[in-house]
Amino acid sequence: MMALVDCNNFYVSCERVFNPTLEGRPVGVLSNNDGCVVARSNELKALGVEMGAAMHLLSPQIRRQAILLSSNYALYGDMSRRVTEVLGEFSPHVEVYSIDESFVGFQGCDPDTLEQQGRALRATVKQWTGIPVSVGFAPSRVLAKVANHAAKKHPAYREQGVCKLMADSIDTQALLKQLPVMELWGVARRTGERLRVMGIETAWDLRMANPKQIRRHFSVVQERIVWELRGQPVIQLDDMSEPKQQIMVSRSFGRLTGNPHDLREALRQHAARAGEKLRKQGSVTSAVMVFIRTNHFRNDLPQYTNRVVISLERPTNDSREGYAYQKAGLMLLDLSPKANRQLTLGETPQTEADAQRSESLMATVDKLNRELGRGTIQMGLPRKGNAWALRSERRTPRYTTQWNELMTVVL
DNA sequence: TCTGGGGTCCTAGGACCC
DNA sequence: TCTGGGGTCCTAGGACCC
Repeated sequence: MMALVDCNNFYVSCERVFNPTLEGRPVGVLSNNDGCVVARSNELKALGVEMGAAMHLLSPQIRRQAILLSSNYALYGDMSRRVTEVLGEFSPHVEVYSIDESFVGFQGCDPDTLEQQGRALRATVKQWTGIPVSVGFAPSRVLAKVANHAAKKHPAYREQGVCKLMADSIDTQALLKQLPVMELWGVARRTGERLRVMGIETAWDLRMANPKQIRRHFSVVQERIVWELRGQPVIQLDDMSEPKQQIMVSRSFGRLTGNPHDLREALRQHAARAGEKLRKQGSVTSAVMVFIRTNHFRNDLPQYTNRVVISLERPTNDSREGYAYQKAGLMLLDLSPKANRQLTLGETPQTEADAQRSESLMATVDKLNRELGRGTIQMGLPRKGNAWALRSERRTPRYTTQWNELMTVVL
């Protein structure tokens, strides 16, 4: 058996830990540039605000009632780390799945004791971090997701915040029969629509479907969901300690811009951040993709989007004008471990001394930025009032990672 | 004025091989 | 009328996740 532990309304809960007056009120956390609502308190959900709702399309009434905060990723990342630490007290097997969810192994535990352990886990996380979580136990990941969902929403479980689903219990059957297939982990709109055409509407219908037939019509991914619904764990999670295969850094701009200086500055900033991520996982890259695009929501403006892949021997700069760009980013492709780095044919080998200097310079830059805050050392200084700087007008202090911001709260 | 960012896996189809 | 068969590798794009 395993548990899926999911933090309730995570970003909002983080904000509430440090500002308890937010309890019981409709609170939302916004995406970058204060663009969309990406986390909602139950009270905000009750007002009918959907996940991903565009901020500027919210009714004046909602905006008056709700407290909408810019996202504070330094805070959420740090709180996430603390929650994960507590989970480690309950099991040696913790797989971090996302910033607010982890699978926790309970292999070999007496199933009759699980609910009790779940309640203890919940209470401990709440006491040590202030974050409320829900716990779903099941023999497979897909069922654990269903159990977790029930622990949050279902009248029979939400009081406790814990739900256990055995593969063949009556409870499991009842729950799956109520659950629209599209609410399953791994089934979204496209697949859901095609399943409905085949007469498969609930999670129970999918569980009873013929796995081989599902594979023929869809893919091995969907087939695995059928086995998982039957309680057979067949989905493996990627080992989070494995290095990433691609690294992307991209941001929408604070305002639209066609100024080549803006584009260059933004890309330089993104490249620096991507390099940091790359070095952190000990990889090197041999190809960089750079992309820019206009705002596709603006039907009134000419649209343009393009990307160029640059092989690193011959880096080029490509800048165009005449469009109002909304977003730029870059992706490091074709990553490999630093240790295996191969010389390409015709490449002039770097001398040992040069390699050494470059290595220690980058290590120093990373260290300073890590310890003194991002942006302490930058490659080239951005101009004032640039169009690409993020808008973030309602961010709370970074309570757990910046002393100076904590002081402003105390005073 | 104004609509997020960062990933993964799988499949289909083309290029190429013998 | 009629143009092999079987394989690998790579890439683009779809679908999905939070």
